[in-house]
Amino acid sequence: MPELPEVRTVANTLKNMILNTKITKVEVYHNNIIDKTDLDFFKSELVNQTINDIKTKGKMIMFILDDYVLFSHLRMEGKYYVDDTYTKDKHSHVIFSLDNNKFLRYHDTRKFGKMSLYSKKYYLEHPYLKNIGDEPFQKDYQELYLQLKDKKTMIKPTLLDQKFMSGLGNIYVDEVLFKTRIHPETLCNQLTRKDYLKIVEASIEVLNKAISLGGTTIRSYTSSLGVSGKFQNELQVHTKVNQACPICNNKIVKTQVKGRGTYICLHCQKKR
DNA sequence: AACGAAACCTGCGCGC
DNA sequence: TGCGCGCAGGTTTCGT
Repeated sequence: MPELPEVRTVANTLKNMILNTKITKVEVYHNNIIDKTDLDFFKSELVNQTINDIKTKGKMIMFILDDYVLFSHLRMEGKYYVDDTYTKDKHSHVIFSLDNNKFLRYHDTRKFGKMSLYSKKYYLEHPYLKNIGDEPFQKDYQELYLQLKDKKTMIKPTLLDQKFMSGLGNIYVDEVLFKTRIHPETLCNQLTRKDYLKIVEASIEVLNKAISLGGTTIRSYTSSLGVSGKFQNELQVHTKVNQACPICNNKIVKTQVKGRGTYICLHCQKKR
């Protein structure tokens, strides 16, 4: 499911519902969601911890507790629900009982999501966080240029690699590359300093707009907590195969770039 | 260093 | 109706 706008939406919704509540019990129904080495530690240490804040970086959610930080990555299908009664179905894998008599439930059809509990004091050192680059809002385009100017990888997969810049996923990267008129298979070392400026600026614009609309809801995916995004109405190319390009009216093409479905206007986004 | 492919999982829509 | 296939908003790992 989620890229940066959806993750922010989930975190903000959860903040409104469970901030300052204390965890009274934890049930784990599918161990692989939790970092293997963490399981016993995870179950025992979470009890009596209060959720003081919920932060995000890129696609990572961080529940800031008293002594720990609970990292949660939703990967493709992870969702949170807040229930009034203890509810479990076949895809509910972790349930936190809270002291306001509500239940925070992690639901994940494909079981790709991950959680990890880490000491609050050193949480910035957690590998989950250390390998995430700045979000576009903080990213210095000159730094991005210096990081990528000699790379011979294609720009789309490189932007999907969260270690350079975080938050873009398969939907928004297509939108950003369309907006900047860059073909997704362009090699990083063919792009100019100005291209990287445009990429950062377009990322900020696209993500901000999506955040303001509560993210994107397409296909079977419905955001957690009944939140349904509205950015799908703003998409220019992603999902628009065979439809007219909003700029030049040529047909938008769907192809594969390093294994990911990719939507391009071949007229607006020329190979170099 | 960088690529593809596979892995982790389940469900959906499609063509036959 | 049933089956097989391809596909899915992510990331890691493994082999070449």
